[in-house]
Amino acid sequence: MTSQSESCGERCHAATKEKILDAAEKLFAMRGLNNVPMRDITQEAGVNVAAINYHFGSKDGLITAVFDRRLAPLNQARMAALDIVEAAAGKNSPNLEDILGAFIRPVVELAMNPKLGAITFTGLMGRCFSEPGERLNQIMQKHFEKLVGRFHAAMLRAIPTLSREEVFWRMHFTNGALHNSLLTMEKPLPEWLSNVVDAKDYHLDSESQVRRLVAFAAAGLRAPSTTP
Amino acid sequence: MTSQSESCGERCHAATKEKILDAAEKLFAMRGLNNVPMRDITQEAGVNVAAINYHFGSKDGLITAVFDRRLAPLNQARMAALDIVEAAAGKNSPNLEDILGAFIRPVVELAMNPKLGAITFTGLMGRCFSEPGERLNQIMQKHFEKLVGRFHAAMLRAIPTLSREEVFWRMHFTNGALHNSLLTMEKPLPEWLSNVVDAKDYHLDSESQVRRLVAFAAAGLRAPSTTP
DNA sequence: GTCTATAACTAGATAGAC
DNA sequence: GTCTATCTAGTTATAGAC
Repeated sequence: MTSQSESCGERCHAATKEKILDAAEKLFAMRGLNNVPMRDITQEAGVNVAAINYHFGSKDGLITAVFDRRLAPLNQARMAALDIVEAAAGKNSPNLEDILGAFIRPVVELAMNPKLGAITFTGLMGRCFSEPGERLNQIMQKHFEKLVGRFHAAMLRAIPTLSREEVFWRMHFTNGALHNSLLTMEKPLPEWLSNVVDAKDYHLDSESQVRRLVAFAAAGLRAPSTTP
Repeated sequence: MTSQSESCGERCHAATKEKILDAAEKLFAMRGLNNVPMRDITQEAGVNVAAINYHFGSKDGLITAVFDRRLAPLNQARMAALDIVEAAAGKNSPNLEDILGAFIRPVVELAMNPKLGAITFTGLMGRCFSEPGERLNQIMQKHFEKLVGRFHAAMLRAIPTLSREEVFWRMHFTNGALHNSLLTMEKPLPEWLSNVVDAKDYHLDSESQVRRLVAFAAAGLRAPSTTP
């Protein structure tokens, strides 16, 4: 089985970049960004060490590319989903649950979609908010500034009794709940949790997870104001 | 100003261990566990490189010691707080808010207490749930197994309409909200959030933060069941 | 575009004087 | 207990043949 005999005639070399991105995403998600030598990535991808520097300039360039590849379409999908629920609501504010669904569902579905080669995007996404460093800060700014602005405005309108900062903090809590889930849902049940939850309840299908998260966050967001 | 002239007569050397722990905690919290060379720690502590291996055996030993120093008293305080609210409730279940307060307040107060030299424990605590690796897994098991069991049981009793796994997931969401807050509250407001929240609202006193978190989590936990 | 070989550097750990 | 000097291994990045 030759490797370039599938569908591309002469130059199938673009596949190298994708193979590197896939391998890097998987390893970054499992082990964090700083515990993955480039050699492990190229070995996993079946390409040469020098290929990373050739295609991405540096390990930093690769990291940026890995996040960009997922975050750009993901956040477009979230904003498109918000467009839809806002259009459906006409002049009124959409339901809080619908807004939260637009925020949460695309992430969970992407994270759990093995077709995309992104089973492990769960860990990557969670890592985005937990690993330090200026590098990720810039990536976050590029991808999240507009998104956060739009969803903050939508939620503020949906719960007009809350102040701007209260909506901000509750969005922040929601995001923490979401990404803490992502970080752990790909891993096996830790043994020290086995007294509290069954293994069968630890890994859910994506729609159940979305339902749980939306119900929790909606109730939390609707809680009475604590700054009267 | 000689360094051993404060209160100890002849052998003041125990201070070295503490200085290393303080420096390591600070740097680990700021930059994560894997981005901190031992040389940076010893420089920050004003001691020699070899001191870490002498006192802790290895960098791994130091990491374990750093977490143990905070997690042991912290989780004892949380369980003691739970003891108190359970005793006050007598035969009845305590309020959900009181249970959540016992879970959340000791963390936030420790994280924000500069007296302990632990301003940066915020980041350390959040990192505990986000950095991968078997090392932290063992630390977590040691410190969290009993705690999670007790609080899970208390919450299950406080909201008897929910199933065990539903309580587990909502505890998980609550923990995500808590630790995502810890991870960010020590940092300056990222510029890409400045359109959404004022700097003055981004850093709260600990009691305001506890109040916000408890209100959010209590409402989320009380949401109607999603698995009927 | 891909590879081998290696440069240039940094990491954690240790030996042995003091 | 503390220090200097050093060892060994592992890292990113690059030079240059193919």
